[in-house]
Amino acid sequence: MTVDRSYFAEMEAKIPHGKVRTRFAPSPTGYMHVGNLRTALYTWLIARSQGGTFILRIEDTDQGRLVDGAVDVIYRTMAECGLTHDEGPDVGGPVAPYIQSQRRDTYGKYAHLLVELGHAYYCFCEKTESEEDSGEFDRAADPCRNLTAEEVRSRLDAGMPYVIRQRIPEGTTTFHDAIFGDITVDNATLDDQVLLKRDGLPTYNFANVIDDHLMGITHVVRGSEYLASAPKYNLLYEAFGWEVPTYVHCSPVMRDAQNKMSKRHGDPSYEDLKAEGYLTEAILNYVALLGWSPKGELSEQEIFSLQELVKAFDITGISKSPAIFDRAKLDHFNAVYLRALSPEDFHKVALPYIRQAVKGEQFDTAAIAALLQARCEKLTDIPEKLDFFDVLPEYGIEFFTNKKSKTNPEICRDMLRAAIPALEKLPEWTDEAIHDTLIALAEQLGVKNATLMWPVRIAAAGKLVTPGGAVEICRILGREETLRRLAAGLAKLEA
RNA sequence: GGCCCGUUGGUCAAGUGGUUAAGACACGGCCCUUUCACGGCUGUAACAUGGGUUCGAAUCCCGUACGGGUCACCA
Repeated sequence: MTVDRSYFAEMEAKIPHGKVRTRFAPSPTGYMHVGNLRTALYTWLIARSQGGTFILRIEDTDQGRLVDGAVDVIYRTMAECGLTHDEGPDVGGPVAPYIQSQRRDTYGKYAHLLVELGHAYYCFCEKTESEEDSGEFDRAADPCRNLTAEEVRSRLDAGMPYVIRQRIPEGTTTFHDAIFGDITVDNATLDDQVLLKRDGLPTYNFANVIDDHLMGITHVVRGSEYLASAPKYNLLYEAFGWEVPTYVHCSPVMRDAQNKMSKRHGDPSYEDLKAEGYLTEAILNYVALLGWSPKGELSEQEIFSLQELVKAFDITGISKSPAIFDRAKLDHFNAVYLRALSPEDFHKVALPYIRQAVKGEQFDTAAIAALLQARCEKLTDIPEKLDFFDVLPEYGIEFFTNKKSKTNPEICRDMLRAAIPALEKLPEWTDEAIHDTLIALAEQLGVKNATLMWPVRIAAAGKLVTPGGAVEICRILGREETLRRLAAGLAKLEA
């Protein structure tokens, strides 16, 4: 079982040194969790902010969980978010392959090397079914831990199936995390974890250590659920005589105080948020601030482009405690990004949503978009706001009563009687013309603007709340349709 | 249960021994106004808890409570 040492020398020779190298290593599940997206962002940011290299690695060792097209979802999401990678399955790189299922033999070789080095051992025990649930790992209980070389050889020769376990030494282990600081644990609390499974495939933990080392990863960014296994990682690096990377353990993104965000609970993934009308930039910006905050004079800034994040990002700004995902705040970020769009760009992203409600070709969608831009937080808010364009909704006469505008049905009747002929006479149907005419009419009638505008808007839209005022609504509706609706409103009031 | 980690307003958070304890979201009020928004102003609201250390603790130490993570031949 001795492995030719030149293999390892070759592998070592390929490892790039001298620059920051980080990796995002998702398993292809078919969608991007918000927590994963944040991990990817932070990982990317660490590399980019230090002029380093960002690598994409696919962890597909769990064959049972493979999902068709799942890897494409990862590529697409990363590209959409602007989280470009320098090395990966699709672009190659100096330490290829970047897909774990294509690196199988490597793990086996390193596992056997570790046995030779005395830091791992063959274990021929049956699969442990129900573990004894109490306390510390009883190393003495494993009869294979201290087998003699001859005993091992004879069992191997007999073709007995085996796993390779890490041999945890006595003492304590201290590791450093960039966020949590130094953490020391008693090795007695660490188990002789399996490195190479009976089927010859590596366990997740082992594959990670091997890949991260062989790919020259300098910063290992991952969820804090891996904090507990970090000491075993350290022991592994030390056993091989490798430099330990900087660990960056990030606390989870929560759905509430006690539960992590999860697909199972129906929490949205990145794709779901997109479908709900959120902009990629807004999602990224919000997620960046969920668990990280800028230092110094930037500490009050909240709106960051990806490029600004690259400049501002600093590992020490990552917080230790979990953060609850707050939809209301995401909505706010999205609204800010929506408003920051140029009118043309907003029209473009809003159009599909406008068209969900407004089928009429005669309506000016750019004008509608202009009204909407300051009035929606999510694109999906749009259709509901426009449901009165194609057909006038049914509405009751009580809509004509409004205290602040000083209106009631009788006043509104008088207002419409005056407004209709004035609008009929208009030489051109523009915002300015409609506005000036109505304002002048209000003055002439001796009423406040609102008193005249209220019934016009209600009759034109049939809704209490509309995107835009009477002038804009009428203008977009067109003269003919506006007059038809005002007449209908007047008829209601005269009945 | 053992071990590890965490705890500043409802939420995200600044803060690293001396501050009137920032800011943002949400919420309330006011202004603007042609409804609703936008924008502007403003208000309510926090250092989990008990002991230390110190002239002085949100900041340092210990305990307690609560929450999370982890204890697989899953990742």
